[in-house]
Amino acid sequence: MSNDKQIKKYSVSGIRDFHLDHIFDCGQCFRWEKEEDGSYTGIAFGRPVNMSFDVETETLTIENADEKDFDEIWSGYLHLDRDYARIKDSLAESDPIMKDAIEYGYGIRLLRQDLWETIVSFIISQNNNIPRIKGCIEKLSELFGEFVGEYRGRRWYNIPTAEVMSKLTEEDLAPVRLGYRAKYLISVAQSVTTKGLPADADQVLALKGVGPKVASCITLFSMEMYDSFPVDVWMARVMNQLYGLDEKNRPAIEKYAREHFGELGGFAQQYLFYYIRSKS
DNA sequence: TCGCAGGTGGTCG
DNA sequence: CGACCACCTGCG
Repeated sequence: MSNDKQIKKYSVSGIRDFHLDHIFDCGQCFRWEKEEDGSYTGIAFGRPVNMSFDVETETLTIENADEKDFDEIWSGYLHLDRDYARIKDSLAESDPIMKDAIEYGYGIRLLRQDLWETIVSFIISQNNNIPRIKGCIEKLSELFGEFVGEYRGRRWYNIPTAEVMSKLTEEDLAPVRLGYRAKYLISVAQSVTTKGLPADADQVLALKGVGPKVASCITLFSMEMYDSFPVDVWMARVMNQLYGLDEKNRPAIEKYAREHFGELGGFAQQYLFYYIRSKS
């Protein structure tokens, strides 16, 4: 006797320019974990799922999702409606460095993530390391987020809403171990509750605890501003090593990105980031 | 022990 | 303005 309910799944074939490792390990998201079989389990938009990809048949299978979920959530989340072959051709043309980076992370997709979740995640990410960022996000969700169900033997929670977080105190958040970022989150939650979510880049940058780097991540990962080019320590390093730019001069790096990558800057950033992170 | 990790805000000069 | 520098926390 098994009490397992039949878990739904949905598959789509013919997906090119796609690789789960590239997507989930290029620094854009924090709620996905790799399984021993190479698949990834995680949550987005309140849905915990498992994604696997068969390279031979170019088939993506999403467990715990049906066709409706795929059309309404996952296709957009995985940016499957965008032609990445064209993006890559355009970036690689006349840039041999970018050509190498793209060959390395050929399956990257810029996830279209939830705006509030992205704001929270990247405020937590500042001056922090990835394991701890992930831990903070999970703890925050467990303690204050909505329970959305059990899946694969785990209880899953959403990131708490702005309304819930706006009423928390730093003391409430102490168990999450956010450090000095806790007061930023409370401030931002209060701002969002009273004034609504930011609608443009300037409003994002005006949030407490959001500087140029975090703002660029937010506009790139959740506001579809694909010319955003977040410059963190890794990007500064790679732009120095590969393009000979001054590592200390962030504005010069941003200027170079605008001039050379233009409206595709965000994609370029992801290819370069994955390239340098994987090689170091 | 102490520097560091996918930065930012505050304070000087 | 541009250049520091403190800052929560946990790990090596």
